[in-house]
Amino acid sequence: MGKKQKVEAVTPMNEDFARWYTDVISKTELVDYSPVKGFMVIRPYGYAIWENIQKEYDKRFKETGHQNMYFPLLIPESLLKKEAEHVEGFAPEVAWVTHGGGKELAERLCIRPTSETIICSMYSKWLNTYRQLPFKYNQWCSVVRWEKTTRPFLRTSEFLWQEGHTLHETYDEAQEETMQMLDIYRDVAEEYLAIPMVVGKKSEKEKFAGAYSTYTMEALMHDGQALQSGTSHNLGQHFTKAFEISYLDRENNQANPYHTSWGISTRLIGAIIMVHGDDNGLVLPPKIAPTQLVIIPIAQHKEGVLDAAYEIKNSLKEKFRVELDDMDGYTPGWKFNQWEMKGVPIRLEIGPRDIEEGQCILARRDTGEKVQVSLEDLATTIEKLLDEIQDNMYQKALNMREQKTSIAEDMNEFKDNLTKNPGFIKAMWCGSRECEDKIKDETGATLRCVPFEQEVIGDGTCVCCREKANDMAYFARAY
RNA sequence: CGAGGUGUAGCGCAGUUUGGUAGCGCACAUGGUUUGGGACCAUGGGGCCGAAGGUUCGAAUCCUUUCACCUCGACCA
Repeated sequence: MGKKQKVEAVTPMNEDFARWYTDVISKTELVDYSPVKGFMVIRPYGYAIWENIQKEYDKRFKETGHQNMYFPLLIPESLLKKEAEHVEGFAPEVAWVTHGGGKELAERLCIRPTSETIICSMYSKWLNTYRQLPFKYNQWCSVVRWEKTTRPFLRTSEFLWQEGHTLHETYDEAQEETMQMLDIYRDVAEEYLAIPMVVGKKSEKEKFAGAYSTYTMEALMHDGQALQSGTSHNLGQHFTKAFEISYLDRENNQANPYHTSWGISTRLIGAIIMVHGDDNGLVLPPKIAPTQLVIIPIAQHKEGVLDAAYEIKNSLKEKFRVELDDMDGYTPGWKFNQWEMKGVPIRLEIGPRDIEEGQCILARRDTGEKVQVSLEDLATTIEKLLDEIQDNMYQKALNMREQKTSIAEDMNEFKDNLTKNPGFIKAMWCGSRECEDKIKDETGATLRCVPFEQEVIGDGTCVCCREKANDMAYFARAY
């Protein structure tokens, strides 16, 4: 018995993408707005998606030797200030606790915008010898960054995420860790979330405050805007020096370890919505959909229908995440729309006619296609179909991205592409901050990353200044 | 933080100009008829009109202050 729900149409994407997005997230009950601006309530359906994402990433972290920990929410101001670039980067968006127990505090405490500082201060206590290295820890928590413009999942003042923090003996080891984690991010995003990612390195301008270098995976949304979906930082020794993390190395000298951090957040849910969704609502990849299959009985008051539906549910529930919608007083059509909006990959219809024929109807959410299938070997059929849907969704998303990715050899072409076919623009870049800024000023597009997979566009000169360029970069307007 | 907009039932709105004690649609509850792509009939419950002050015999409506949310810009996972 589910509870009754609102039935309303979703604003078509082409009409108003922003409104489509808010319609979808509220009508499918993923989130609701809270009394405090920029803070959202993640409702059970949304949280279930997060749990499925979490589960897979957490598994991969553990497989690669990381352990989970938990560090405190509050960080003393003095700690936050220890790494200069870091404070500067985060200061504008930090929330402060100034009172406790009715009294003003001697030192104000910041609500973590990220935990490098508190973690490093603890690491400095714990690390003594190279024998203890590497440190490979992770925490699942929420962080607070006071944002001016907020949108559920995409930019909220508090968000759920995961932050890994590791220490290593050498730069190379830290670099290897940084790349390994980025690779895990990309792998799960592509295989589970069915979202193709562009991976590469951030520019100096866009990198994390206090990082030596930042790597990112970037996805492209339906409206042609890019979404930074996960970052992995090689922090070098910036923090370990500032926090005086040192140990006796193999030569019996005091040394500072090399440091990495990496994170993905509930923003990934925003990516799923905006990459796969359509005018009927959500389309969820089978591997992370809270419900993979919903059974809708037709004419459920008729004898035998509900029994048959329950029998099917029981036979499938071990293998799949199955729901049976046996709510009274709603027509099948209403339920079809409702579950489509929620993005459930497969709908199974079972009615009196099917029961007579020993069959049922399967309808897939990604294509809308309906097929009659025999009740025998139903589990096998469904398993195959779910795989097919997962693959098809990735392929569709990849096609969408490719269709929205163009190249530009000069600024006119750049601007033209951005207007006519908003999306990723691949262009040569000389590496200078001036050109990066100029491109942003003139077009609104930011440098998303310098991808690992390089190619030469046109004559190999910078799209902006026409000097010789060594790098090809992806540009886009971004969330 | 700049510019604009909106706050009246869970949601969407009317009522505000011209003050007279709150209404519509959907949703919700009950009963009945329905059920293969958003069914229908009947009955019913639900609102100190964002908040605080003021004007007035009387305020959703007029005045002042304040808070929140949305959209667009500048800044950001």
